[in-house]
Amino acid sequence: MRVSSERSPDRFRPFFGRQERRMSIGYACLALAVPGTSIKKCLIRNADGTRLRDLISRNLRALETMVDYNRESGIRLYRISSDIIPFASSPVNDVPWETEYREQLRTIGDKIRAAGMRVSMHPGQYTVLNSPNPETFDNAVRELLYHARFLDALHVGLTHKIILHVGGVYGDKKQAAQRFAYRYAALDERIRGRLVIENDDKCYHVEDVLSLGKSLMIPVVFDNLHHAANPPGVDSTDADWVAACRETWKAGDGPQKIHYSQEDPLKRRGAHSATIAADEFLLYMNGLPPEKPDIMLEVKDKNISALKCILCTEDRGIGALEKEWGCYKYLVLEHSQKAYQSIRQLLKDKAQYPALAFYSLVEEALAREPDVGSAVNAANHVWGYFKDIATATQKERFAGLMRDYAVGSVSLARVKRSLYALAEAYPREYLLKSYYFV
DNA sequence: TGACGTCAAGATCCG
DNA sequence: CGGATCTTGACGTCA
Repeated sequence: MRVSSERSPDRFRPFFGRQERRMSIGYACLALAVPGTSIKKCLIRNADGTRLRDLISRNLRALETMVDYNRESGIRLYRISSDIIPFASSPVNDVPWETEYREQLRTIGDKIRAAGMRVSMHPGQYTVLNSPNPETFDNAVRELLYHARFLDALHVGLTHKIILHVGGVYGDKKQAAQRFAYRYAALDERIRGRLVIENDDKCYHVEDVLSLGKSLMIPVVFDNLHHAANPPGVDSTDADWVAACRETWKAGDGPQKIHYSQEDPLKRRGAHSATIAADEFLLYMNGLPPEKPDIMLEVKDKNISALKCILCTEDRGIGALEKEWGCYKYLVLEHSQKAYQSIRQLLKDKAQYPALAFYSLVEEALAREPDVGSAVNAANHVWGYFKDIATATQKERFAGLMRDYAVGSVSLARVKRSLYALAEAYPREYLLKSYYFV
């Protein structure tokens, strides 16, 4: 099979069929351009039983919708948001959610297992197990227990992990690491069965984490961007560190996992990029040992990049690319009419699977600022869905918005919000799923 | 004391 | 009044 023409060097070539195992690529917490998947929360002062129950049932429905979407899209790795049960580890939440939502949790877990999906959870940077502050430590334990209870309530096995950073240094890294060690040893078995540790960008580099992982038998997640920001003194390649981390994953832990992200060139050092650049991703992947780990992407465009990376490493046929094109087309049109035409040409040959070429064209188009002409053209294409069914008021309103946009008195975002509202009012599934509105 | 990171909730402004 | 835009929250560490 061919991915792209001769202009694609070997090192960018995907590795279809070269793996012993089908690796999984996934995204964290929220699915973009998937209606009904937003996770809601509230301020702690408003968190009474009624409000919390409302949020929990909403959020579980959203989670189920995301799991459905993942299954339909063939995304087999997914991180569940810690906000799914708001204030779960705080005394303000006394809702017995495990029993009240037992059936729903069970159903979601069944779907996850049936789809062969692997889920994880990742308490934030404020869950600090090795803190010298007893209250912080206590909070961390309750937070970890909540995560373990949630995954237990889904009835998913111990390959579905909880990812944690080691914590703070407090002026003495050795002592702080020891405190992590004995506190880990005392944790509830429900937590220890799932806990894995990750290198961070400030305190504990991959060598520190590996040393803890080895002595405590905790699997280690390698994060490439944290590693770039906080490398150990030892000079070694990412591939070697990934291989070293792999040794910490025992049979019952499931396949090794890593976190992968790219730096946003326009932002502060260490900031996650808007999207994953496909060629750079393939270059990185091809540098890793042949047996690939599961890869959790940390990137702004979430599921969109996950699908991109999956389709660039797994031949799912031209139909999968055509489906993606359906989501991208108006967004591409907005940025570049030339790229729009090129991609249409590219996808005409149904015998090919030009995944990398497709995404390269998309990335190239999206990297350029849309000019007013292209943006107007794209908006009019979308308006085409409504121009015959809209009311007189809606027609007037849209025409007015377009006039105002053309003279610069209204933002493009405003125009798009208005079009999205129409897609909701006259339900147009196809448009509601479009990346045009992301 | 504020930066760090994250994103929606909540608050306020505007026409 | 509704929509747009600005600010806060919730967490802990460290400079």
